[in-house]
Amino acid sequence: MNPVVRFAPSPTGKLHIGGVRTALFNYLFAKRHDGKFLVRIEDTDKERSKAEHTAQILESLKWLGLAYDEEPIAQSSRSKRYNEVIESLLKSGKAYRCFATNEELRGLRDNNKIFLYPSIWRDRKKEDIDKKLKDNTPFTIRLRIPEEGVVSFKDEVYGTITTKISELDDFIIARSDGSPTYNLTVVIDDNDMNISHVIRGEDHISNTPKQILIYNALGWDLPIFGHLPMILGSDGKRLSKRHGAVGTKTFKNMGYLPESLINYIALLGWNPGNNDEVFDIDYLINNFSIQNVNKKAAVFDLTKLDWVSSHKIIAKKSSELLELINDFDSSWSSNNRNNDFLVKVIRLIKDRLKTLSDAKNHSYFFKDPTGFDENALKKCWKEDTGGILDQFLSKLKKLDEWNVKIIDDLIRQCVEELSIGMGKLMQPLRLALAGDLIGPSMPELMEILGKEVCSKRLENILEFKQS
RNA sequence: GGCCCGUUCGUCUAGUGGUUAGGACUCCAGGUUUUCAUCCUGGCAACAGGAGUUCGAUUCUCCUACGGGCUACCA
Repeated sequence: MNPVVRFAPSPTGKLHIGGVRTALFNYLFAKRHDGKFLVRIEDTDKERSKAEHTAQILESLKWLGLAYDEEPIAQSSRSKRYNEVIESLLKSGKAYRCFATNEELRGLRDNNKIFLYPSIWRDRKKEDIDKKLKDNTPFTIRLRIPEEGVVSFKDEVYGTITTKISELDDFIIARSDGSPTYNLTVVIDDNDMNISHVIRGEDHISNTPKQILIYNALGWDLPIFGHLPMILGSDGKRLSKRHGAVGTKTFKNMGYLPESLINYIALLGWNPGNNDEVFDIDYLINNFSIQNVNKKAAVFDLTKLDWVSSHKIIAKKSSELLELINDFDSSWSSNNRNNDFLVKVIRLIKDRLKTLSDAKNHSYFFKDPTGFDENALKKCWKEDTGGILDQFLSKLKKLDEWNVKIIDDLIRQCVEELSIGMGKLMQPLRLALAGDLIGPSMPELMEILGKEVCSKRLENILEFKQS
């Protein structure tokens, strides 16, 4: 049977890295086994759930390329079904009404160190219950769990996990306003959506026994469970706003490609069983195995993301990369729209980019340098530099052909004639043309800039040094 | 307080009852380059601690420590 899995975020915030990983692994599992990948919006917390977050989450999934196979389902649309189930549980005696107040229970916890619900209303006389009902006393509904025994399940990642029922209590499945709680809705929806494999964060391991008890009370078949280890911030704490980049959108805005993020996140808690580290989504689909997921929480490391990112960028065709960069930041080229020119530029700067946003650091292709850094000048501008550049400039002006070879020859010829080292010419030349001492190959840069621009910029720096 | 889960270089990880404990990122050194980046070569760097089982434990068991999770009328 083909598996059905789901990603079930609660729309109480942006899609964060942990969510991306859960979504990704569900997606990969589904694709690997020709199954279905579904999305369910868990918006039963009316206060904290926001439509804008739902929109944002779906948009992020789209950006990442994690396409779901059916329209997402929102839990807010399923109250009727939840009520039915609650009713039936009540009728069969698998659940019961509890009239204990919040304060009462909190008192028990704080004062008497009673952490499990002491079954106050579990076996009350009918008269007591009827009286409360008649008085319209608010009540919650609790699951009547077995008296003893254990709940045990085989987790695809963590192995067999066994919990004594004595560690559990008759937990609440419906609040006093009648709304169902998380553990109930998850079970109902996973059942109704025919979810075969529940793959979710490790923070749900402790919920699983409770959910199994609900499955049992309802007489439903259990899905297979697989829990994924957490992703932590660099301080080893759970990922949060404090760590800066948590929302998927932030990574997009920083200029990371979706495939970079996917590639990097796949490596967190999983590996293909060989030394491959840079791969695409198809490779992931073909090699993914939930058995290869490890149990240890992983720390999110931006440095390695950068490394993956630069690999992905270098692997792109220049024309394709140009489109991506234009989409990312149309102003990077100072509104230069000459496509042939821009592709050449990209080719030169490609392996210097960690992210799409780095492209804007190469504005010298489009604008004359606006100033010269003190330190850079001090470093490369010597007594004789003005003269050298002057000579170079006049030779350059006499050229009637303009290409890498010619320019390269000119440079070589010039240093030879003057009996100087390459750097004596190259460094100030670079400073004049690019405003910096680092950058792409000089002849290639010059070819792209063109003879006029190069002459002008050389004149500029000579003038600047004169004044 | 209770219960559950985890612990291999700084980080991501591989691995085995006997290995020089492997790879990747970062960092450092060297090479290539006019420079930077890329690329190549080399280097630094780890089995949380203690008992037990064993001829032998990083590997198996237990304990401790540390980290995380759950213990909500959050999800």
